[in-house]
Amino acid sequence: MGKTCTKDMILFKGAQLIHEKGFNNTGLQEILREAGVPKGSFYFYFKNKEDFGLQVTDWFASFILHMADKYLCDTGLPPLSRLERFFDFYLQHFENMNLRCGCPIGNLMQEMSDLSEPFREKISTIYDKICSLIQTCIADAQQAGDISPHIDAFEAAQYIFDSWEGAVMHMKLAKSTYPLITFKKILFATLLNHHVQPDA
Amino acid sequence: MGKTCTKDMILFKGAQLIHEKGFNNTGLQEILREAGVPKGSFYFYFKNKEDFGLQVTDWFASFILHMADKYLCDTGLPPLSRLERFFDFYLQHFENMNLRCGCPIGNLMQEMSDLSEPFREKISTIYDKICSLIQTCIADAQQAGDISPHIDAFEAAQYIFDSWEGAVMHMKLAKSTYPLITFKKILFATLLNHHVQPDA
DNA sequence: ACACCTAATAGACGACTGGTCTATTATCAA
DNA sequence: TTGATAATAGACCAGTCGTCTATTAGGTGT
Repeated sequence: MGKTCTKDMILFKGAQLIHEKGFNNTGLQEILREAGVPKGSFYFYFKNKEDFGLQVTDWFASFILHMADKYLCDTGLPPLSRLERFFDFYLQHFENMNLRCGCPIGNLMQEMSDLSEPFREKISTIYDKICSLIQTCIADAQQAGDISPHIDAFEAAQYIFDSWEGAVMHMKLAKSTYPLITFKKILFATLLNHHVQPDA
Repeated sequence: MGKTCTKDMILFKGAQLIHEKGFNNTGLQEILREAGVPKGSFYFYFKNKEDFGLQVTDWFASFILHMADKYLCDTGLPPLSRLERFFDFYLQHFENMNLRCGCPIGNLMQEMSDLSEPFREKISTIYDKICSLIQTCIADAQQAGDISPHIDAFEAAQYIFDSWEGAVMHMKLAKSTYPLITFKKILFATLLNHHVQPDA
């Protein structure tokens, strides 16, 4: 099958199942059965299940960071539009998945933060990278005079992404895009509204 | 040991372990060993593991709703102060737990929404109850003229609680109260600031 | 073409945990 | 003592991760 192909197949099917059922709730046996790869091969490519999970996490991160870069760094648009497009892309993405599964990074963060320090560190790094891209958007919007210069771009970015992840979680629960729509509506009417001057 | 006592012991230890490690990642064996109850007894008190999990969820809900009621419905304080005290109580509560585990309802919502419809429905009901208490606070604050009357109290309550849950999740990841502090700071400076007039 | 070495696969196996169920014992009231 | 039910004990098997040995495939050097 070829080295890269087999390993990628395990990672791909693993990512799919872990996204659907969670890391601890997904067995190696099931992943390998779905991937059509014998068990013996797994430990040729991965040290153990945690090592595998960390690589799946990287797999998720590369997708998300690719999309974040595509939308948030699209210099052809004004900064706040970039942010809106980013959220709209994920809104569409979640609808395509029938509002199931949610954000893989959010899921793993909730599940693994207290169970595995390597997981926590890796996810934390990914989280910071996304926040940092959002932060740049905020700062750019301030430069352009679209929003108040009194906002702390670093804090705002964290607040925005945390709130988004919370809304995504609620979306899974309510099986509705309503929480995402409401998030967007209120965020852009308050913190990201140029009339607002938050007193630090 | 007495019927109620044994059952409550299983629920108590089960809640503790599920809060720490998640529902699927916690075995009955471990719960029963910790509770000092033999394995055979479990199926006398519970139909199966899901039935047990749903009762543990009720156990969590009763705690949270009790606290929500205590703080959010404390008519001795102005509505926005009630909300702030509610968040401050949980901030302290999380610090007492060394920033581990987070919100049990948030955890279960993330883990179980797609895995079990009975779980999803129960958690959804609990979530709605909490939002409804927050909604009353918002409406009261509007009545008192503390915040803009243009805000939709129902939407705002969901936005606020979703964002809070997102911040709690980030707290677990970052092992810091920083996300909670930032959440409070920005929320009360924007949406819950009496100067703000969000355009619907 | 042949030997050789490593890359990769195959799958049995161990020790253990998972949830579930039936059979049995303890408890207590009539 | 009898009967009913509260409670326990432990068997059961499918599943868990991880290890290990045996085998095959692919490519290199001569």
